[in-house]
Amino acid sequence: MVQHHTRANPLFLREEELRQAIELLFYAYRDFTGEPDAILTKYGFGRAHHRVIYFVGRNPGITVSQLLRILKITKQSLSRVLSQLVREEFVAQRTDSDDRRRRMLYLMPKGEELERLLTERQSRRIARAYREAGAEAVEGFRTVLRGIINEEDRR
Amino acid sequence: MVQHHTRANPLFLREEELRQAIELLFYAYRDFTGEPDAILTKYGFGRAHHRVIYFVGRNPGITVSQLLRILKITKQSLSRVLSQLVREEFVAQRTDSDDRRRRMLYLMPKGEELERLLTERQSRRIARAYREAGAEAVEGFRTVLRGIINEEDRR
DNA sequence: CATATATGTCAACGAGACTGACGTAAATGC
DNA sequence: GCATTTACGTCAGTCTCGTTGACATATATG
Repeated sequence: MVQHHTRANPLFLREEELRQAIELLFYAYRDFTGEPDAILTKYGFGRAHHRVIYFVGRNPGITVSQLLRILKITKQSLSRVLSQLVREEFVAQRTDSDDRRRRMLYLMPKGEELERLLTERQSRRIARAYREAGAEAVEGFRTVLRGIINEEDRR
Repeated sequence: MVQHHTRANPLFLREEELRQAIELLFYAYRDFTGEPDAILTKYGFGRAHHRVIYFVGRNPGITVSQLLRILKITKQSLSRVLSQLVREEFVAQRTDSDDRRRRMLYLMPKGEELERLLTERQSRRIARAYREAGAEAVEGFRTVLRGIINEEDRR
């Protein structure tokens, strides 16, 4: 590997920099999910329920297979969580009239309320970080995060 | 979702912006952990093992309680994973001579090798994203991520 | 009409989180 | 010196949420 810089030990610096990124991601995600997790426990739900509620709220009418592609979990894993949310009236299913095999998903009032509660907490955390960091940093944050995502999912 | 004009409703823009951040974090973390997870499976390990190996490698001589504070899991959860790693000679324990209650943790050769393998993958992903985004964006990325972490852990 | 697609379900399994209780060894404070 | 605290480990039980593989049904499509 060709090294362009000629400082004392650029490889060390580079590795250190990358390790810091790894750790920042770990800590940030840990705390980012910590708050919602605590709320979900009171409802008898877990993080998987949160993800479903979030993405259904964000994409009303999303189908099961679209949701699977986002979450990258198996049909069976989703099924357990989703049918519980439907049974407890957080999520509604409606057959797509264009393709009657498809079930379109929507939040019901209880689901909307919980979604709001959870997203509020996470938004507050992000908003605080954005405010403190400034607009330019926010742009950098978004650019790097997008670069970390697999190319096929960056749309 | 239809995008309404935002001049009349700046709050909508703000919410949209924050939701994008929430989703970026979700996708980035999903893909960031996806690769290592696949490797770990071949060893019969999971993400929990990865975290232990990573932080022990990063902090040689770290004690069990320090590790618990980083991971924010219970002693029992760690115990299962850690004792497996010790049994299979990925991690070594040594009693601290200053305080003989403490067990200091170190990677053994097998652990170092696995750590290198996993960190390499994640580093490569980060490095690519950093390279594409540029130095300024990297600074913003780090600043915002630090802001997302609970204050007491930002050190 | 044959095949492919979208969804759901059953059964079994494993990882990894949790609580609560208990035990031991060692350090520390009064 | 003794009581308390700290560090660590473990037992037993529970729960979420991921996995695979097989199978069923309805619907769309070539």
